[in-house]
Amino acid sequence: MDNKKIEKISKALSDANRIAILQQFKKRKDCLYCAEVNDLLDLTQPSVSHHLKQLVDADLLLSQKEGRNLKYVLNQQVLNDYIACLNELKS
Amino acid sequence: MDNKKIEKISKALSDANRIAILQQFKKRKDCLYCAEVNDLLDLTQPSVSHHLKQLVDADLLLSQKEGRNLKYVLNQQVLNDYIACLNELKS
DNA sequence: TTTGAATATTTGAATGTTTCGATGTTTTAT
DNA sequence: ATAAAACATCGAAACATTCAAATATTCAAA
Repeated sequence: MDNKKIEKISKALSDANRIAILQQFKKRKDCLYCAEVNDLLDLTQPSVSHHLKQLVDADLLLSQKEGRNLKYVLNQQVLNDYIACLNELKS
Repeated sequence: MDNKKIEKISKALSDANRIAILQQFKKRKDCLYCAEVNDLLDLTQPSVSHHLKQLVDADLLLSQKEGRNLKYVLNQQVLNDYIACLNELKS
């Protein structure tokens, strides 16, 4: 994982709303529907859509269409890689 | 570690220059002098100072005066706590 | 105690991010 | 077909970040 990627993931993580989104995955068997995220945050639908996009663009979330719904899944692999890079910083 | 803190640390990490700074600590026995960082990055001195401040404000770096020099030390504890929070996201 | 080296702060311009309202697209149900 | 639901995109306002130039501070040495 190169520094550009680390920067991108860090940027995706640098917002309290997006952290809150990620934390929900633990509570909901690793998958979340877009509508659930809308209920979760006190933001308009376009704003939530924007935050989800940031997380998807950083590959922290994977999205999957299910009819007219959108299902998000946490990308554990990318999270693991990111954590590994941070661990590398330690001597 | 609360979400505001995670946000702040993530923000500190969301810049390629700052990631490059942190990576240098591994190569230089965990401490870096301000002047070394200036040599390292292709930025003016005030910009480097600004980036270092972001890292210190996020508690990722600890600073210590040594005469008129400033020594920065990686704060392993905060890095560990941050990594622990990220690990918590995984189910 | 003045000088100079090392670092910090301020300022302002350019750029990026967050948010919302309005509108568009896709899909399901009637 | 039409309407409604779910989500995305656009446009603009508000706010934050980045960077460099200028200036200030702090400290050691002369």
